[in-house]
Amino acid sequence: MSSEPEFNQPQRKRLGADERREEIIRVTLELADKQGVDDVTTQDMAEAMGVTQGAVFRHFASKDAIWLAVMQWVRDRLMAVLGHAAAQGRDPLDALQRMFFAHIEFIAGHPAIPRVLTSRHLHGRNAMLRQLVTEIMLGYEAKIAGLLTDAQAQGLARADLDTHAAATLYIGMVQGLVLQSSILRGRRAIEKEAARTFPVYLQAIRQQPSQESPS
Amino acid sequence: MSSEPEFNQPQRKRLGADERREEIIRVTLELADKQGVDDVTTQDMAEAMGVTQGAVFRHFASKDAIWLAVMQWVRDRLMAVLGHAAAQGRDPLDALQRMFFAHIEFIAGHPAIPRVLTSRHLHGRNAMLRQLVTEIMLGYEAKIAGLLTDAQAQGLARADLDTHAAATLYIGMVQGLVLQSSILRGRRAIEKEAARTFPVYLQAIRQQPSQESPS
DNA sequence: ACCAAGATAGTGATTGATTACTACCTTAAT
DNA sequence: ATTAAGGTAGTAATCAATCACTATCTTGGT
Repeated sequence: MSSEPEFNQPQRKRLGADERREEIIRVTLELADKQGVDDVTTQDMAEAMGVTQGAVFRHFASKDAIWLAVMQWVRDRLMAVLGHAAAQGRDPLDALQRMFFAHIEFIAGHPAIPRVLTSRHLHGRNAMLRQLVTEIMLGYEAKIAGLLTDAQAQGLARADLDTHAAATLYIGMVQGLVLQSSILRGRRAIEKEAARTFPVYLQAIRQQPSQESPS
Repeated sequence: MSSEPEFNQPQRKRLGADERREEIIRVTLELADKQGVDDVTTQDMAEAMGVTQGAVFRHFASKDAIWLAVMQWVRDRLMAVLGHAAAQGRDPLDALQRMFFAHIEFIAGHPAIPRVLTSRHLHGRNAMLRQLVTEIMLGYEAKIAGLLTDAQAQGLARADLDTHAAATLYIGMVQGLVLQSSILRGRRAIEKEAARTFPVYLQAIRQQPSQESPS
């Protein structure tokens, strides 16, 4: 998409502090996808924005502060996307499906996110980062398990389903798809793989149409 | 487990070249688990073995060569473990289950492996590393898909199962469990989570006992 | 059996490159 | 004119890699 640093706003420099902060977060995620989370230097960020490295530190006190801001941005955006998708569901399983594809689409647009969240280099050092990641993970799993429990109550999911384990499998499904698209770069389109994989997952969840067919 | 470098062989230094190479691979994986793949320095390796940093480069031409050796070690060991587990299976689904738990156990003993294989910092630069990882992934997926196809032929798995998608879900399941045990360090035992999650996966695979009961 | 000669493994110091971060100066926009 | 955003030019630390040298082991000729 771009071999040269940035030509989006050729002349325009001197952004407001808020806009510059947002752009730093944006290019950080972009670079993290291109070259790996731990190889993003403040110099890289500056070049990608067309400013000098020193300018970065006018807006963030430290590099860790940048990563913290990135994670907070991810948390806020992800939760908003998932919440919006789930709200449109007609029933718990429909909501689950919408969340899944919304999540895949979101990550397809920001492929570095899983790596940022799982980078030991980040949450291995800074306690605040670690807590933020844990919060996101547990919150997400609870949301899935909750939907599954609702589905059980409505007779849509197996009564004997281990909802916690099923939530683990759900998150693994997302993670596995991300992994594939990351390692087999471009060779497979994550959205198509996702569309094939979700029905398999549903088989594990859904109440089977048994002898008695209702309605 | 150890606050001081190493006391296994207190006086013994001067290992043979082969032994030293193996030890470098060993401590590299250990350190990658402790501090993250990209934060393992050659100095760290040397300290963990009780030698000086320069000694490391007598046995490997570069740091990339060390990671290549680590990945080859992982490939060889993993394939051996999986092959052995699968060979004991009485039928394809039994083999699948044995492979799953063997994989989980292997990774529980070497928690850094998934991170090594998925580190962009590694396979983003070196073409040989990237190819090795791709080879491992595709080979693994083909193995799973093959077992599932066999299971279909024997009437153990759904006839309409998308075996490729099911293999993706399988790998995701492993990945998700690793992710959880990595982020929620110690808070959950990966083996117990695995034992709960696999049955859910099986539900998606297994031929359902329909109206007609065979035998 | 001996031991000199070569081979091998490890040391310690250093290199150049890269890193996050800082102090001070300049300029554009209101 | 003020001031916030960006530029310039550093610093100290860390990194992989190199190199001259030393310690230890192995071996072949006598």
